[in-house]
Amino acid sequence: MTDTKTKILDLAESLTQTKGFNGFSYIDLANGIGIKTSSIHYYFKTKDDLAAALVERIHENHTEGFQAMEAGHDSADARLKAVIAYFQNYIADQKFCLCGMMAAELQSVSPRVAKLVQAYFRDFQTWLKRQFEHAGKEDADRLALGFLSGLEGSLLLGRLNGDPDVIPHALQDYITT
Amino acid sequence: MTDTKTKILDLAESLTQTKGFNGFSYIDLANGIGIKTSSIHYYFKTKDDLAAALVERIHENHTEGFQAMEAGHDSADARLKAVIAYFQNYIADQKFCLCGMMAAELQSVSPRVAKLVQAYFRDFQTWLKRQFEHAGKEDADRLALGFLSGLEGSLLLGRLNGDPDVIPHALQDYITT
DNA sequence: GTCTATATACAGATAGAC
DNA sequence: GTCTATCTGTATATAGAC
Repeated sequence: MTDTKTKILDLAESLTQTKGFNGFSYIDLANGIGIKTSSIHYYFKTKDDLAAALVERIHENHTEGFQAMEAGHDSADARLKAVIAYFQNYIADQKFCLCGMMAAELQSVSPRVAKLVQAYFRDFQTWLKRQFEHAGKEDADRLALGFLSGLEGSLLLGRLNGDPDVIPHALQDYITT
Repeated sequence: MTDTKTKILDLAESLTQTKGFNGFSYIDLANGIGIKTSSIHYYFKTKDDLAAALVERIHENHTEGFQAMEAGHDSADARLKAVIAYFQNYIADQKFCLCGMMAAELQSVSPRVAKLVQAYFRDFQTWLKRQFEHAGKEDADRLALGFLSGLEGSLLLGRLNGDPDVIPHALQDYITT
């Protein structure tokens, strides 16, 4: 049994990833869950509060996920491939990256949310850098940026064309084949 | 003297690139130009018509721009650098790629507009492929995808952090330094 | 914690005068 | 081609009952 707050976050996350944060309303959330909009305001006073909660939650979830990937895979190569596989699932669900979406709609989110999005990508890039360092690469920082950029862009293009293989294809130079 | 239709498209393009296509309304356009919303409906009966016109116009403009780059630069390397310089200007204006934005908000645009966005990226990638072929690369198709993905992703991240140099940094492997 | 009811504002869109 | 006026629906948000 999932509590209401989690149901709201789950649906809001999905809608943000598919239609954008400005592409849905509290009515969509309420109807989708089977509650009233006023109940959503009980948990998230404003839509900006909801945006902040979404970014913070996925930041935490991915931080845990990255730790699990480090525990589950010995090589940096295997970890990067696990990251790719994870985002390939987004394409099956026709979703874009939550923070990528917020970054795209940047001028329509509050400065507070913009900072949270920056923090998400900063930590993501730092984790990637550590993997490239672990693999003995000299230019780990640049490789991390190249991988992250290529991941976001190929996720955007792969989803547009309904093809999950676009991601590993675009990132081929960063992994062993 | 710019005509009204062009003014509408210019402002709508700018707003789409900064706030997303769902991040502005006909009122924003009307107030920004100094006309009434009903005048906008005269040129674009529905907002979806406006979306389609925006994608078609930038597709045409970029097609011309790519032709001009081929005429103005002999080497593929110089042309790719010109593309990078062009999108670096977006970051100065705090803008994302128009079609990248529509691709992000994919599930909130009509199938018609989605097809136009696909066509834009198809032609962009084809042009890039031709440059890599011109440079004698064997895997031109994959390089084109990698470049395009890295461009979209680094534009997203560079704008988020207000740093235009993120683009050439992320795409370093595709150009001579 | 969830509801009803409501406030206020705005959305996209249209009819018809000028 | 641009306007006034208006329609209908929706947006975010709040007050207060249960």
